Amino acid sequence: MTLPNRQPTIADVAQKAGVSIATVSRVLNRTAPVTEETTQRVQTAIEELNYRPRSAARVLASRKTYTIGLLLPEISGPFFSPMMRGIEAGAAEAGFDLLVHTTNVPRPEGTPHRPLGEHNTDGLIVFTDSLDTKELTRLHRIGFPLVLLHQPSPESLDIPTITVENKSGTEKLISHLIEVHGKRQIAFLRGPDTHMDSTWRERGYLQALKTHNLSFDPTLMAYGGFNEQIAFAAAKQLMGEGVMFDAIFTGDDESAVGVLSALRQANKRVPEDVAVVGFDDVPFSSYLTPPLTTVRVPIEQVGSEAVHQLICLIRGGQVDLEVLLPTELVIRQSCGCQTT
Amino acid sequence: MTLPNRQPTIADVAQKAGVSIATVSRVLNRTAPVTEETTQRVQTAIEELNYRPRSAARVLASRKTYTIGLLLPEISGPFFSPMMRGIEAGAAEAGFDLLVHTTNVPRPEGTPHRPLGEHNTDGLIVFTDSLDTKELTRLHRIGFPLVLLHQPSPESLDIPTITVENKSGTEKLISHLIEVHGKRQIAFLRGPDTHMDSTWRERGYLQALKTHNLSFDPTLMAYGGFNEQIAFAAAKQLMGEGVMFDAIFTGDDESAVGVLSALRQANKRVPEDVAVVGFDDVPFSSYLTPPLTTVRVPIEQVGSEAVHQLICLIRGGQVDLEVLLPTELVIRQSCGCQTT
DNA sequence: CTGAAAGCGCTTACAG
DNA sequence: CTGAAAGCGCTTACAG
Repeated sequence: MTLPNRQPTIADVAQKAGVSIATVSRVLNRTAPVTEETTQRVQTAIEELNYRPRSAARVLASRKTYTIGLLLPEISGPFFSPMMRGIEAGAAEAGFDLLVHTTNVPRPEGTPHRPLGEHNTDGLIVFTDSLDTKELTRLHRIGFPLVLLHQPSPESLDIPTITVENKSGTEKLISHLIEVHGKRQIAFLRGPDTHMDSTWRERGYLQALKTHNLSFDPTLMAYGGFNEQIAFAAAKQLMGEGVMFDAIFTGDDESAVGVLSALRQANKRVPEDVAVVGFDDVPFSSYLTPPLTTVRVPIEQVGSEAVHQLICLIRGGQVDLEVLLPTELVIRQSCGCQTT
Repeated sequence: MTLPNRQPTIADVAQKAGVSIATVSRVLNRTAPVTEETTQRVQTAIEELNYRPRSAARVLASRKTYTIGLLLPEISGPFFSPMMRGIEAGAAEAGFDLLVHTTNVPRPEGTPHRPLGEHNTDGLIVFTDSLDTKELTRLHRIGFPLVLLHQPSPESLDIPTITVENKSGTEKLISHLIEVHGKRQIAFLRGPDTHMDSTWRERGYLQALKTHNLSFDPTLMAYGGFNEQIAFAAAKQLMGEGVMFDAIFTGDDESAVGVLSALRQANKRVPEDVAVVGFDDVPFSSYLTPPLTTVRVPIEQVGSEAVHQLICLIRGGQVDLEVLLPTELVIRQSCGCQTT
């Protein structure tokens, strides 16, 4: 940016205060003791000149960016806001800036774009499917701080991961259907195969059946893709094929919306004919008709936990390789319970 | 970050390729013609060394950050994701990084935190209430590119603003209630006074009444705060006071959720007894019972438009001082229409 | 088309 | 407690 009147630099401040630039730097960063009086003079000069240290110069000289990067496949879904809030708050609290980058967006050729990495951040939070194994490996090799979200670490890399208790959460959910509502034919809509949340929910589903001595019926399982439209189609197809089910676990809350529509179109009553349960407890779940019974995922906490771990890593500390945040059964009415 | 083996610099690349660092810089930035053969050698060296230019050095030398900043009061609400998506996409497309900063978050004293500004970005997108007039004025004075979102420019500063057609959108909405459904007593829940969206919606409401020769009844207007809880309480109070209304414009969609609950508790049928309409068309609006008639705000487009304007400003161009994005009436069932 | 060199604005040993 | 000076890793006139 070319400004009419050049912005003040540390030299301007030093001159005005009658000290060396080293001293100005010291009062700026509290990095060495400085006389009360000198400090005063410097601070006055800073205010009068409206001086702000250039980040770039600081970063170049100190070799620390005080910036953490967030890499996502895309910004969407009800998950995004709370996760981002947790991350932003955690970063700010520790005095770090936050650089956000979406990977599934087309970049024009030739734009001087440098994705997030060791050249502009001190560490990275990487969401599922937003960075390939090769780059992940390279960064990890050079000792660059990395935290994964809802994604297992690639083989033998030992990158810390934050996830939630998908399996036990699902077990509680399915058990509730079986024990409280006497359901026996519980359909399940899987999510994407690459998605570890989906894998663990499937295991929880199978485990719950087993615990209650119910045999697993493969025809009750279909692909819902954690997606409203796909889940809608899956539910229709299940019914079209004459598969009988008295309950359905839709995989996540977004899919529940699609399933609810499909059921309504087929004139099935929820929960009388079919109980419907989801996972995540996103904001709109309590507004659905009927309000959705689901499992609450502490999304915001996943974000703040990721930041804490990352900053710990940046400061040279050790962290747990896997953090599992607790989930909680949220009973509303779509399972058949009478709550108000 | 202290790395075991130092990261390669431009000098390493130059040496390996047998050229000067100036030449490496040129092939990196396509800033001057370089022989095909030399380019090849340099690129090979870059790949072999896995070289990435340090942003800080680049920024310091070029005096451009290629980063835009987004300043928000807080990350929340159904508005956030789409707006952010628009901004991220727009920034990425133009080769800019995005630095996000939330202002309503407590920062510990003494943390070396430097909010977004001329020292670390090329320009700023400022959302309502996230930067005080003093700083806004200072930045504008030094010629720093700024774009405001849903917020009017402070007196005599002429900072460009992006908003949506709140007034005409509201007029269409209220007119629909009057003309199609014969409503005559239309209550209105105002939003926060500082919020320009609220002000314009109020004007639209008044205008629509006037156009249809309906006199304005002040008892039909209350404060809903663009907030579910407040709107819930406001609707209850209106009914408690015996105010009669056959329709209610809740100010925004979040408030509609609260109003719908209040109406349900009072055993009023929607839309038979009271028609309910909102504004924004956030994702959950179509899932409400009944599905909400509202006005669609192109939230993502607001974000991308803001980026376009800002980048135009950064490049030294001129932009419109006020951009009004079009809104669109979305008819569902809460107004009394029969749609499926 | 290419190179030598100054300069961007800070931090940080090193002295004192 | 304070200063002089080197250095961080690039870009960009200026020459040729």
